[in-house]
Amino acid sequence: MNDEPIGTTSSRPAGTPRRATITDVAREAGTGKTSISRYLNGEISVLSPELRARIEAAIARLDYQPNQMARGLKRGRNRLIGMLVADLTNPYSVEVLQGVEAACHALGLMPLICHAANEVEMERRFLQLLTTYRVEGVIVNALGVREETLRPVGGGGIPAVLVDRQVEGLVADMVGLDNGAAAELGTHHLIEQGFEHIWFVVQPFEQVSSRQLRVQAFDRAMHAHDGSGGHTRGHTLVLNLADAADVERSLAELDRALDAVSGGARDELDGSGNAVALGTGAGTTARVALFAANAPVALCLALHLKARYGAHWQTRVALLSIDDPDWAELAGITTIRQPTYEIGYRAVEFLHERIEGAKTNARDCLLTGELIVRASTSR
Amino acid sequence: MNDEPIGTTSSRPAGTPRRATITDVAREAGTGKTSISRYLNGEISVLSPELRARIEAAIARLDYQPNQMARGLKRGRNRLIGMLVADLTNPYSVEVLQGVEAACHALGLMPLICHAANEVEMERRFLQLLTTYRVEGVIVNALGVREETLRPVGGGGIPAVLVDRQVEGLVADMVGLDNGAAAELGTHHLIEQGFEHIWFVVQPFEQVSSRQLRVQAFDRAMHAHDGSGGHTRGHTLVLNLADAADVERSLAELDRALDAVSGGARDELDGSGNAVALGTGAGTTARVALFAANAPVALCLALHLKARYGAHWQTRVALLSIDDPDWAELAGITTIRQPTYEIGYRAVEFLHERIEGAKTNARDCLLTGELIVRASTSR
DNA sequence: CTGTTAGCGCATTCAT
DNA sequence: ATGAATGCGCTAACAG
Repeated sequence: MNDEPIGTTSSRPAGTPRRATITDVAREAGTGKTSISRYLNGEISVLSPELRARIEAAIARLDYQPNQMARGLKRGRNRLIGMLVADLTNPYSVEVLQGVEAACHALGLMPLICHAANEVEMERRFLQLLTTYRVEGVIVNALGVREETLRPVGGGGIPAVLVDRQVEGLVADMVGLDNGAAAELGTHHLIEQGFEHIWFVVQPFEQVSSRQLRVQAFDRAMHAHDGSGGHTRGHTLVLNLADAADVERSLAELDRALDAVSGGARDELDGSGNAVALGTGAGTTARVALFAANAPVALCLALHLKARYGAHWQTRVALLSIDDPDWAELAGITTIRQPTYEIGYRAVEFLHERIEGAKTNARDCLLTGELIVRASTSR
Repeated sequence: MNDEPIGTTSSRPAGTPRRATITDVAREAGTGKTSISRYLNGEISVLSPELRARIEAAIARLDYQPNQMARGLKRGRNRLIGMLVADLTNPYSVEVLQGVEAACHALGLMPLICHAANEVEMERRFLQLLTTYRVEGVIVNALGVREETLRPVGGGGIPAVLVDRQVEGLVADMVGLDNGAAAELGTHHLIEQGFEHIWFVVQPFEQVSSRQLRVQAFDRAMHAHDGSGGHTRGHTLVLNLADAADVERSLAELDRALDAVSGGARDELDGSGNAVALGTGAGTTARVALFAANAPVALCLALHLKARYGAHWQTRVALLSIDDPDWAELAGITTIRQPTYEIGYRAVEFLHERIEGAKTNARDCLLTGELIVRASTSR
């Protein structure tokens, strides 16, 4: 296996006109490097106004910018943290990122954003790389992998905080959605709306703790409902978005199931053109609902349903999704919005505490989602 | 103004168990640092198999990872490049990013991703920061600002390549969509489809070259059409997405205009439920089309139209957009897809050439968009 | 083949 | 109040 780190270099770049160094500034200002360093670090009260002026002038004249690499090397810390994102294509990630950036800005940290693009190998490389750049900590939205590849972080390694998912065998702070509550919230909503069948659709969840928790909560909620004599039936479908063939198979299975339980066609529309009318056929609630475990799944389902039932697919089946992507409002599907910004923000705060030496036990921060009811599931 | 760079640090982090250095490895292997360095840099053929084995053992035992900061400091280059993104919320950016990442991976570069979040001040800070980290080059998807804030890059500074937009007064390579051809392509499509009115809707374009080019091409195409006796009328609407009040005002204006030209209501639907039926009322083509200059505009328009006309808004007005976000297929709107991945990839290639010392004149790389016709604009 | 030496740019004792 | 010296971790001559 070629483990050559990404950052391996050779000689120096061509043509770039070397930047001014602290030595240049010292010479230009007719003083020693120490004073320049003091000035840079804000110890200005210790400098005579006269010297200070000369330094400022020299810096301006040379357009001097201190070299962070060198500073970091000397001080032993560089204020860099790694932000490892599993999939930037998922709006969830971008939203979390915004919280991360805001918090970093507030705390004087600089996040190195790494995008694993759903590739385990990439994840491994980036972790490696972040380590070699001596980041002070990492925020990891891990792929669903075993602790092994996370070896360098957490525990004995550099501080880490997990986002959205736990990693088996890795003790570290985690912040994410309260998945149990969220799945339950959605399930209850669908039950209350009188759906007769609910399909919980989720990507393979063996590896991903958040997905596991969502399925489990759904099952639990359905069982409780069963126990109390409810008449709504729950089902689970696994959709492996990474495998087109498998997706096709699963969707075909879903189609058959839908055909089996679906009463007559529901193509009639009221003429009002009103959005509220979308999820309903002539005033009656659609009888089957799909509960997508996250936005990518929801999109896949919506696209399939549209292809199968045409533009009016929403009259045949309702759709509810955890995550609230921007197209949800347009499509009129019900969602459970995650407090993404706060998730990112808190993650950085946790990490910062660890970096500063906090020795408390690993903490979990579970934030609650918000149900946003739209036409798809409401009468 | 507080110009304190983000990366300013103070003392060293707490509790972190210092990592092994090259010196440690040398001692552990009972040899000098040079041999370790040689080993790290792949000059293995020069080492006796015996020494080499000892080194490998020592490295493994200490879990040694070379410090990139130090390497960079010594060599004068660190293989870091900056990727400054104006708005990660825009799917376009994420897609370009994927091309950038792939190219970086292929060329042994490490992109530092910086997200300006549409804030000019952020852009300035990040540029500053990237400079202090001595990145070897930057790829800039600039906000629509004057060259001033880009001062440190391009020309005399570090190599830069622009993505999507040109920056006034800044000579640098650029790669992006062939905006003229794209806007023309869309316009001709709409004309051919027999729309009587076309509104080109765009964000404020004075500052952003790509938007400018799109409007101009639209105008040009409409004028040509006028000249040849066509009967389609073109209009332009500016939508300032950054200002909610202004958006509301502009949309109200659009509403009035639509009411004025729109014939009777078009709420009837054929019963087929087929997607193709969406953009058409009883076999006739809708008479007015909106041409969104990019995806954010398209989304804003779609949401507004849905709110105003209800779920069946597409029967009243057609929508075409430059950019092809994932919801476009679901909504059934026609789009012009940009070769985003390639844009990112080429940008890195250009930058790499510059870093390696290419002295050619600034180049423009214009890639062509692909029209994807969907129900919204087709009969 | 291998080790010694001298910095890269900067922050930090420690003198003055 | 200021400067000289030392070394962060590493690479690149330059000797052996």
